[in-house]
Amino acid sequence: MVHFDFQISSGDSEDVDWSDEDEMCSLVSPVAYHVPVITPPTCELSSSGSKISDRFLEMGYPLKVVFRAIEEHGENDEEAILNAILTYLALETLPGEDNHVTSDPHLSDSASTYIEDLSDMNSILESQGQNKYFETMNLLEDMGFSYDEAFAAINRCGCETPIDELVEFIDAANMAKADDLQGLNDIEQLRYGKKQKLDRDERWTYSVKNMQLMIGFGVPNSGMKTVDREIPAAGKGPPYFYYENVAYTPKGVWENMSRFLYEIEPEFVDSMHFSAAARKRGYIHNLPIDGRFPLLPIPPFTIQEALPLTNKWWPKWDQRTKLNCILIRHGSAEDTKKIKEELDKSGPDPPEHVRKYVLEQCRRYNFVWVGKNKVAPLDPDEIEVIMGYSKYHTRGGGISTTARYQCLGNSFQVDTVAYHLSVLKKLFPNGIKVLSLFSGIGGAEVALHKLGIPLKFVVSVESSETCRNILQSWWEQSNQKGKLIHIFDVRDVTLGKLKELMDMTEGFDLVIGGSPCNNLAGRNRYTRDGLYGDQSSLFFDYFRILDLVKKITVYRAYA
DNA sequence: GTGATAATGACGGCGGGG
DNA sequence: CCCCGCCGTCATTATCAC
Repeated sequence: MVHFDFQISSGDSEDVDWSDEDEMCSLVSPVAYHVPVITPPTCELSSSGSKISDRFLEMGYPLKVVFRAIEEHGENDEEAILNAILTYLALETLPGEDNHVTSDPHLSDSASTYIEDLSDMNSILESQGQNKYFETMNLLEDMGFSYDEAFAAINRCGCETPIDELVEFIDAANMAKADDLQGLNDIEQLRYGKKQKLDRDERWTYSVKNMQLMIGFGVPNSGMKTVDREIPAAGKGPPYFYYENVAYTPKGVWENMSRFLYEIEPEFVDSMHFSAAARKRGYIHNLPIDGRFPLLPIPPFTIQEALPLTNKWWPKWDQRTKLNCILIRHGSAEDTKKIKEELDKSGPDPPEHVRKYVLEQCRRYNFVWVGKNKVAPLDPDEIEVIMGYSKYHTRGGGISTTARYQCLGNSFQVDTVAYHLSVLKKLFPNGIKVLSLFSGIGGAEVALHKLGIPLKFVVSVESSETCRNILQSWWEQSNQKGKLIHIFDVRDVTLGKLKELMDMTEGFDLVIGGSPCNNLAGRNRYTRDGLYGDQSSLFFDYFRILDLVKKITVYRAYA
């Protein structure tokens, strides 16, 4: 979204000289218009705007192979990149994984669909003669202004406004912004103020600290002064977006995701600050952070408060007050049996080695005490409440117990997400239109609903029938006034489909979702392949769809 | 009895933090 | 250095639907 790259698409445009970007950028002509690109957005901090990925994508190479090759070899050595791509394709694998790339129709389709989408966008813009807006955008960007500065100026003043006046407007806005930044302390300057002057490592210094504390840009009662941050221009809404995934990934994954999601700094938050269970997650979003408030009532913060019946049987030497992360599987009956046998054998005061064994098992499987020397895994009902859903949210309607554990373990902690989304309440008092990707059991929807934000429109993309049924029945039971639309597959969410949907909804206010963590999660012993793994590479569909929504939003504003 | 689905047992390693 | 914790996957067995 950062760059609307300049490209002439009339008949004789095939021989455009791509090697000289600066020359190209100056070639603003009345017939020119811009083509959106899929490259990771580059902001002021990046050394160069990468368009090389587009070239390889246009040649038809699969999306994840292209990105992987560029990641391995940098953006400058074109020959090395091409060799790498050809090598990966010949081997049919990427380094560090053994899945077949060329036999994976999804990503290939995704890339080619995207390219088709771009051509489609070209013809839309061309046929409807919306060139004036892009001309002006071009001109302002060529003058060195960011996309967002140009967007704001044109939005406010209109695209027929003389350039001089637009420039004046931008300068005035920037002066006001600079004034606002006075008086911040060092850490806040690092986070919000002078960020754009710092290099990448320095920028991520705060995230490292963020990762350690796991309180993100603040949690309730943390005593942190909340000041609104400065989001890189390309990342700003509309629409707002909110992306989630596991905090602890193989190295470099969050940096990579942040690079795609407009260089926005992730916030890492442990849901232990919102509930009785730990849940370390990272969130990349462009929401304001000033004025957040928690859902009420505040849920129980300890195991003992959340599950009071366990108190009677809880031994003093088990000092846990917080549960570990809720996972998709529960501990086995066999393990709880062994624990009981060991404790029965050792009497009322078990020796150190027995305590250690029992505690280790309890921590590993999140067991709680339900009788004399008896531990048990959490029930699905209990998990529902701890995760912030109402009891029985996932129960019944043909859903097996195993499936309940599975989809609950994959879901948002509602109180945590609601805290981040709470700033939307005053922005959308009359309701919100949501594109919900990888919706699962509807954590985002439940959070917004609990915040009292009316759901005017929800387009939910979710591949699991079980999860779609759960969301649908919640929708029907929770007195919704709006409309819920289900889509099964992110691959079906093309430019054409999005245009159709956004004509119906008159745009989306929020694009929200967490893409699959299978290949990132620490629990995975077999296929922790990273962001390019079979499931986790669906991240690129999140980015693709978000980026298309941003482009269509701009287009609609000037259509 | 048979195929489908559900439940269960067995299975290391990486990265962060002290 | 050691410690802890992690939105999991695969193979097998048990149970279910017919």
